[in-house]
Amino acid sequence: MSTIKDVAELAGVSIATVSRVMKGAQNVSPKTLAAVNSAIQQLNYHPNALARQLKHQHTNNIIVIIPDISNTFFHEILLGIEETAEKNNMHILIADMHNKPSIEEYYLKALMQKEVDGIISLSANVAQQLLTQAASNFPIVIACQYLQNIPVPSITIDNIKAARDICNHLISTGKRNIAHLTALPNFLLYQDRLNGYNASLKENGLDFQAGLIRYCSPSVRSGYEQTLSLLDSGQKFDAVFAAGDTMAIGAIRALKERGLRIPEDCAVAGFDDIEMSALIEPPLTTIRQPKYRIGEEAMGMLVALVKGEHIQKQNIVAPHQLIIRESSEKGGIKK
Amino acid sequence: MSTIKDVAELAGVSIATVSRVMKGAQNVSPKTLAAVNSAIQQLNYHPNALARQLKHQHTNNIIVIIPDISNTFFHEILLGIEETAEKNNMHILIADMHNKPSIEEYYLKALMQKEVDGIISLSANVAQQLLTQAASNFPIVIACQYLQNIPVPSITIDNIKAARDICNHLISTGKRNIAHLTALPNFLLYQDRLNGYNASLKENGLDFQAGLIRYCSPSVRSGYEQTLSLLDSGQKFDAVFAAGDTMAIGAIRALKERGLRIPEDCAVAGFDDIEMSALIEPPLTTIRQPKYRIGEEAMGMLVALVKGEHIQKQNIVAPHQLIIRESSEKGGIKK
DNA sequence: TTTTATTTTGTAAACGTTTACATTTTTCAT
DNA sequence: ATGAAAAATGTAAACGTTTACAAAATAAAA
Repeated sequence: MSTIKDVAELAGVSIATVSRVMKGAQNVSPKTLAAVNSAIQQLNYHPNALARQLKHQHTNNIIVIIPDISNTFFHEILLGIEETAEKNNMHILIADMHNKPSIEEYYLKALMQKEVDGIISLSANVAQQLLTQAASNFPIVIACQYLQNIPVPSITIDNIKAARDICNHLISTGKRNIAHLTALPNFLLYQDRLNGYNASLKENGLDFQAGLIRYCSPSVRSGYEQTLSLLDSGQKFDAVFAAGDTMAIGAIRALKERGLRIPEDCAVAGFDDIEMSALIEPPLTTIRQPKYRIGEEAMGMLVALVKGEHIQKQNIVAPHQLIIRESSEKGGIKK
Repeated sequence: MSTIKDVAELAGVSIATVSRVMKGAQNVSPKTLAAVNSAIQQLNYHPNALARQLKHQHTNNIIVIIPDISNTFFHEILLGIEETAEKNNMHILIADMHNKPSIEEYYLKALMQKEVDGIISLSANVAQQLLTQAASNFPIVIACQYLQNIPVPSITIDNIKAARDICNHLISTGKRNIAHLTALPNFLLYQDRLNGYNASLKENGLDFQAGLIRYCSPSVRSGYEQTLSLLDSGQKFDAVFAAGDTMAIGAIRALKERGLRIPEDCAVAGFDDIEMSALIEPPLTTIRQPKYRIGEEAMGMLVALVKGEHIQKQNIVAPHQLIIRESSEKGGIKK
């Protein structure tokens, strides 16, 4: 590997001059410029980014931590993040944590060690203390998730309201016994959705039935398995509200396999509006989150943080939308 | 931000001593150790990774470039890569190129600037010259893709053979007019699959019909649109072989929408065996690539390269498997 | 107690850049 | 030609670590 020193030597100039031509050369005479450029060519010189970053004290890289890369819900958020990053001359790197908290910790540490300029976490599953500490000194923003009583900038939808909306819809179609597939109880977001579900039941004078709540990991497979187990349990239910589209897709599969008609025998509703939800049979009723915009705003906040600006709204809540499709209502609005 | 100097000062020792305790302290007396640790605590000190990496001349980070994060095909490969990386104490960061070559170039440059120790590219769509140059000096391995006549270590399946296998299967079920959905002709991989398709036709005495070839972008939507357009073109076909499962899923959707029975009226076959392929209706006949293993081996080669070892097999070809499901054969083996 | 071996600590150079400042060279008005 | 102003170049410190080597402190042996 050749360094700036080698180039300087070969070109017969000082390293300062080489550095100048590397950065875009304002005050360098044509002939030295030529000499330096030729040396760069000959030596196939590439400046060492680490040294440069060490000097500059920033990297222009940010990390986005996603809980699980195979959940397509995150892809469109990522898009919003990336395009905003690009506009601000930052580059994003994705860290897939496979739902393992230790990985999030690792990257949080990377941030504190200045390996990157900032982090957007789509997860926030990590030890609260570490996160709080990190966030008080370094640029971090959380999207989709949020943390109670912890001053970390975030953007989410109103999960309670959204869950209430979708349950109210199910009930409005005549359903009375709504099963609920939820996930990881340590995530506030799933708790909120459960709370919204409860609120809706109460609002409509229906009883909460503990036997209708099932805990899944947020995947098609797990939704499938839990629905089957629900079916086998003998519990009566005429609708399934899954706290994520992947689980809902699993539920649909299980119900169809058992010969139930959707939505007549059992309606299904999901949450997130992932791409596949409009494509499966029947198309899935769900809550659409403004994914792109969430990404945009999250990155917007992060950029401000990185620049050291003070950010105004600490916790943004973005609007959601109820998308009614045929899994809950024949002839539902297809969108 | 406190530095090692601050810690040394507060603890009343030299920076060398602090450095020693940071790295795991063999020869440091109990009382200085305590003093240093206390100073670290008080100052909330985190060593600067950039400085450390600059000194060590490596980062332990590697980048995996994926063409498109929303293609689930890559997720399992990633898993193989990650677990192998972890075993070797390396960390992977994912760069999603959204099929934009400029992004790949950016990260290639990052490698050449020593920002990371190596790159695994699942794409290789970049200017060949840049890649060749980079690969001759830096650790790079390509997976799933490969480049003609260019000495970059790679691992792929035999795409020609696999495409031939699947077409032969389609023909063996009695199909005679097989449409082919392919993608991005500048990718050798799609060319190979097309070649395999051709080989199979020839082998079976069938004529090549240019009108049955459609170029898509590798997505559900595009597969759907091109199949519709094929249907509208009036061309006769009784099977669709898509060069990727996402496109095949789009094809299934289009065919069903038009009321065609699968596989009786038109069989469908894909390529890759993504998770969704077993779950859709009807389940999709496809080629299974040993995804996890591809990831493992790719990372294995990269580790060797990073360590400066010489690697033996430059271009590995991994075995594939024909998975027959109901989209091509009623009662097809479900796997 | 002295000498020697061992353990702990410190000094300073190095990693590869950038940049303020000083110096030299060039340009141009006089 | 001379001097001043402008432009080009060089010197050296800094960014925050690690580590070979030297020095000092401690422990062990005589």
